[in-house]
Amino acid sequence: MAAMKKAPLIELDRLQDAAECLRVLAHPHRLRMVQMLLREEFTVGELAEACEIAHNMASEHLRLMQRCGLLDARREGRKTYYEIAEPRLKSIMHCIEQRFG
Amino acid sequence: MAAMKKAPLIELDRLQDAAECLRVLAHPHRLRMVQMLLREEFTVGELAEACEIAHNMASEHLRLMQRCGLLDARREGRKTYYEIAEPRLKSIMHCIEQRFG
DNA sequence: TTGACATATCGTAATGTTTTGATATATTAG
DNA sequence: CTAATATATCAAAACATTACGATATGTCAA
Repeated sequence: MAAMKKAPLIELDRLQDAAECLRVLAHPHRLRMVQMLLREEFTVGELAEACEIAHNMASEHLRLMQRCGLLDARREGRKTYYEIAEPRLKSIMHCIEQRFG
Repeated sequence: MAAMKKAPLIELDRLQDAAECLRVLAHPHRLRMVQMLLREEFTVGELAEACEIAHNMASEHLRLMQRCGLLDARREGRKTYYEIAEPRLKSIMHCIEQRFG
């Protein structure tokens, strides 16, 4: 225990970015979507129905998550499949599942 | 790989609670405070100065985090020391440090 | 007791987010 | 082509959060 390693504090700029990501995640329907997408990919309509919300709302939630790099979209015919883009979502969701699941 | 274990989806009620916690965490000054408090406990004034914000603002941020169980407060004379109450904050912060640090 | 200090609380202005309904685009079927 | 489907976008209403300044409470020192 000679040298206790401590990472330096993250700069405020980075914490600002982190806060934006967390705010995007901090919505029950978006959390549900992420939870589903960590298992397999889904279309907007499938996610909307799972959350019992209007399709345009689902689309907006998904766009929000896509814009900040949490999700990726892939078009196939007239459907759009969304999938996880940020690999660390898995471990964050794991923490949340441990606390709230 | 005979049996692929998958935890069931968390109920929406719980996701609502999780979202509230995440929203409370999702602020740069609050993230800075949590990061500091994961190292040792601090007073309101110390945290305010580290974040370069007014003391009453620091007090409000801290109260918010206390209300949702993330922090505990301990009064000593005219100072109030805050400390981490939710042990899982450490691993969530670890994820954030990995992504943004 | 008085004055100074540390923290907490409150009203309100400023700002940001969420939802809704309407409309737009893009794709496929017939 | 037209109609139907899937998704996306937009403006505005409804709602929530944040910051600020003023004030209140509790503690200590002299």
